[in-house]
Amino acid sequence: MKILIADDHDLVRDTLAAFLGREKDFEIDTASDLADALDKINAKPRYHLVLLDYSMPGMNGLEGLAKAKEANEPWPVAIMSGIAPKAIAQEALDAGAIGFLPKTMAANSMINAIRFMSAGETFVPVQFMTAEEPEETNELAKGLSPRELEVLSGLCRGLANKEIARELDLQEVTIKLHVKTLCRKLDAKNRTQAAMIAKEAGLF
Amino acid sequence: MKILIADDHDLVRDTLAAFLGREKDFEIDTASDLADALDKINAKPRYHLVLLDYSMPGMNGLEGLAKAKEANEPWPVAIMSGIAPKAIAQEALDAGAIGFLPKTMAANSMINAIRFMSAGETFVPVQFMTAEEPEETNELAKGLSPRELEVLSGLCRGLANKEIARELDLQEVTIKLHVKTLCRKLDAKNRTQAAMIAKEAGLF
DNA sequence: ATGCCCACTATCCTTTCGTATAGTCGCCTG
DNA sequence: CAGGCGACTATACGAAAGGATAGTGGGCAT
Repeated sequence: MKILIADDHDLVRDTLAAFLGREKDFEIDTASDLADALDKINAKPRYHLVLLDYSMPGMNGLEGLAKAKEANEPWPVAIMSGIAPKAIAQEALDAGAIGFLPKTMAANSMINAIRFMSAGETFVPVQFMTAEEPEETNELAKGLSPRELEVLSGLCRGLANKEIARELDLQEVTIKLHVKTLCRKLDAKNRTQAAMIAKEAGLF
Repeated sequence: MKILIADDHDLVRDTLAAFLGREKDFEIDTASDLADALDKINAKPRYHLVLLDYSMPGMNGLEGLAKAKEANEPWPVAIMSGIAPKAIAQEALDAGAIGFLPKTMAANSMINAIRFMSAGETFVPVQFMTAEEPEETNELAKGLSPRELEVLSGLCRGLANKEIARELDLQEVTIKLHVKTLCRKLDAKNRTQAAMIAKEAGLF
């Protein structure tokens, strides 16, 4: 079974490759970034499974996943991550990943996970699916109406009131009002501060 | 030679242990957090080398290094890190680490590094010492003058031009000028977007 | 039905922002 | 020494932002 491991941490990649390489039927290739991975994938025989590190040069969030997935059709691509924010796991699956492997998982279960995934089964560690999301809405979002959140999103993109108004099909004055209440609720002095507070809280 | 590897990422720890274990004279123990590591160190025979992950439960920056160092006297302790900000390497050495291993280093050079360190030699990859400290100047900061950075800092705190002017003891018009050039250089449409771009880049 | 909150719209007015143009000073380099 | 460049100041003007006040209409609960 041909497997490609792409991770920019040489240490992790090499030792992981060495570890997996001890399985008789595993044939491991490695890449140090997305471009390298795509080159190897396109070099004719596709891999039965491609493992991509989430934070690796070229990945740019989950953009790289799409590219790798397309290149490796019809075989699957999975995402690995060391920092592993729970939300990313779901996003990765939504974006077409066959699985999500946190680096906190045991090395031996990784072998099983790889066999699962190369057989077309989706794999995500239970703790990533069960432990729900205590913070659906980022604390800050509590107390903000849906409209206000939409406006806040505009603020965070540096849009002018007029632009937000067009986007939401409202009058500019209405946006001003929402901006004002947002500043009050977020304890911000102006739109810029409101945007920074939202960003700080991880919103948007 | 007895070596302890402490890392909370099971996957990394196990594969690394397996990899190093292939060296005939290496005897590897592992721990999943600092408390676990200290327990193992205190279980009588000290290790010839202890490898601690920088971001691991209990470490709390470099505090954990001091504890492990004390426990493992007179043998050395080294720090590993995946995120590896350059400044940390120096700090780790200053705090008494025998070496600093970024996870981006090749697995084979790790073996040599371990032999070095267990022999009492300090080890840090050249790229971490050479490029001395041209700051962490965050890419983005390149091309920005010191003044512009000061103004950008004000923007990121949501200050008005007038407030920034007071803070820097300049005229408001001057701030406006800097804001304009900042917007040009950062490819932002306005102050809010400039602030968000700076924040996104991890500045401030 | 009466209030109340929310989302929205409307005017009016002041402050701040953003842009343009022009000029001074000091430093560095060809 | 001339020219370029970075940092700063000055004046002026239109475009946004921000604040105050007032009003409409839809849901929701006592």
